[in-house]
Amino acid sequence: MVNIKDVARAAGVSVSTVSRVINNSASVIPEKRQAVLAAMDNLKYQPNSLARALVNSRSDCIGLLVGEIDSPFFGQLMAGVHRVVMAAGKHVIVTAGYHQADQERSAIRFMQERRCDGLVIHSKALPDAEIIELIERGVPVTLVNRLIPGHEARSVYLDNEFGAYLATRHLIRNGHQNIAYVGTNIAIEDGQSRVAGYQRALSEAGIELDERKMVKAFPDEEGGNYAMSEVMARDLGITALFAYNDAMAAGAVMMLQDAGWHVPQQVSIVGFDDVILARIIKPHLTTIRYPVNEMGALAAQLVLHELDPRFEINEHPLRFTPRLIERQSVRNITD
Amino acid sequence: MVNIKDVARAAGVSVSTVSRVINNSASVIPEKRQAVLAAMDNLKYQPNSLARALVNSRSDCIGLLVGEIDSPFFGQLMAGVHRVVMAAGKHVIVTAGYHQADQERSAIRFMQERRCDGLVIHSKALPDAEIIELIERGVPVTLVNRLIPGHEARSVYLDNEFGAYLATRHLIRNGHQNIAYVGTNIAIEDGQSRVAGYQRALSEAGIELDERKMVKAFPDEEGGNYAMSEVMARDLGITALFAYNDAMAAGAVMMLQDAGWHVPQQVSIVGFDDVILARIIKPHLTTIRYPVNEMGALAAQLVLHELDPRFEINEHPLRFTPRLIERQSVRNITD
DNA sequence: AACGGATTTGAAAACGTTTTCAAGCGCTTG
DNA sequence: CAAGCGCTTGAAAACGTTTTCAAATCCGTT
Repeated sequence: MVNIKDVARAAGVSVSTVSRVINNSASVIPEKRQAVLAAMDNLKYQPNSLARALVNSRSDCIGLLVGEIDSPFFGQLMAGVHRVVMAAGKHVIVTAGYHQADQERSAIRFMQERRCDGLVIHSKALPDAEIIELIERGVPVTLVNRLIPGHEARSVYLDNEFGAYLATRHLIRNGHQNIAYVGTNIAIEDGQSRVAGYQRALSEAGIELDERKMVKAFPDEEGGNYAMSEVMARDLGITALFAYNDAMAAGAVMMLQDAGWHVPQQVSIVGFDDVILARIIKPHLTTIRYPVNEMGALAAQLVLHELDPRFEINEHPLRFTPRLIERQSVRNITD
Repeated sequence: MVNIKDVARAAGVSVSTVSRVINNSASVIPEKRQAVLAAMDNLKYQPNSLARALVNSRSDCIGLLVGEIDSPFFGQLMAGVHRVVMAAGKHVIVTAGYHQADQERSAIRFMQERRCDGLVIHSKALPDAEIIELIERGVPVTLVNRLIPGHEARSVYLDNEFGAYLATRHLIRNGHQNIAYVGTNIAIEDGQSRVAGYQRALSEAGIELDERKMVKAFPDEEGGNYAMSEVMARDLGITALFAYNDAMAAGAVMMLQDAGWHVPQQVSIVGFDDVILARIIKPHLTTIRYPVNEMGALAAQLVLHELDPRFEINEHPLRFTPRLIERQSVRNITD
């Protein structure tokens, strides 16, 4: 590939001069500037950003770790981060951890070896200790959706407990007493928080908990389908369901409809996340809005700001509050 | 950050020796090797891959350009590429062009400046000439879903015309004569090919074309919704619809249902792509399967193979043939 | 005409690696 | 015991940039 020396030679100047016109870091007389510009154009010169990063010790890249690269949820997260990082004139390098500690670890290592200037991390599998070590090593990092004791200022997260509480309370207010929960079988804190919110709403309404009404499965459509069939097979007379996420809710809806049940006439359902799916499935899902795109954007702003305080941060609390989105999947049974 | 010199000093050896144990490129006596390993561990040394790439002139990165970073379609493409590149021990750098020439151009420039070893490109906005220039400059590149005259061996693509033909023929075989088409308003060849397939099936059946039955809009749910309402407003008595993609089909279904029509009892619909949505919407969409994950994987294999012939390529033609997936959105009206 | 300051320039060092080259060492072999 | 070989090692060059530093040039003043 053509390099800065080739350009210098072609333009009849020194490499320093070429560098100066590229970065316009110092004045160069118009005549030579033109010559350099022309040479760059002719030779189709493309600066080697690796070499540049090496000497500047700044790569202008932000690393992003997500769960999967193909999922509507992480799609939104990536889009949010991407948007603000690009606007700052920097670039994003995306990696995926697939919810496994070793893959998350190697993704983080990759981003560090690649000398990303900062990191936005969505990790559920890595132990706190490893993340703390990263922070203490001085790496500018923001966590999405994970609170690390002592490093709260680095976390952008959703109040999952409250979201689950909202969802369950909504069902209760619509007259439901017999409410199942289909949850994730991945051991992550969201899962626990959502169970907690579900239970708090029930307790508050004086409804006793019943372990048999809680089933866990992999958090996708298939898991929702399976978990729902499991719940229905137990024949507990449930009239409503709160699902860990929209995908599971969709699976549950499909299972019920295929078995001849009517949603929401016979079973009401509330999901979580408000991904595109919730607006497409019939009935449209009542769900909890998870503003993950905005959260990604804020996380990116935090990292950029740490890198250079001139990058501004939106005025917003680090803890996002979920909202209930009412659509068609809940019926008021007191009518 | 700690560098190779720090490690060398700590281990009491030269940098060359450290480099040798890192890459085990030459034998080092066990005693020193241990010392080096220990030093790397203590200091938490992370090799600077920028420096490494600079001297090796090989970054072990494959650049990927997609349309959007958050869409089920490109999600699958990314996943396919990611899978094979990771398996080859290399990494993917994802960029998005958002269907605009300038953004695609700057994404490609970014990947080149970052010295990606090879590129997988899904570009619709860039003119042929620019892509040809890239190829002729010797950049190992594979195109997804785009055929460039003279460089057919670099393209992994779907036979769009045939897919549209299949979809339309399926409707015709189910007794439909009055078939609308809602297409994309983005000027890309898929759009044209799918129109062509639609028209070929109609001609073959002796059905005359009617421009009024073809409406274009942005290729998402909203566009589908709008285009469908446009078609229905024209009151042409259509009994079936072929949509450019599943998202538009879903929008059309929603519009129809909201207006009190029944799908497929009154209007049959065929989509394109077979994204997750098609299995979720009610009725489940009859659609054309677009094996984009596999296509991404093959494209990645092609690039890797060009880089190093030891990476093998799956036995598969570069042209993928779409398949009809029958679900619930088409009714046979001859019954 | 000489001086001084500002502007423009190029040489060279630095960034953190890998790799080439030659040298040092300990053996074996004749 | 000298020669030669193989193994292990470190010094130094190279990769393509940016930046520091000092030199050169130019202009306006006195």
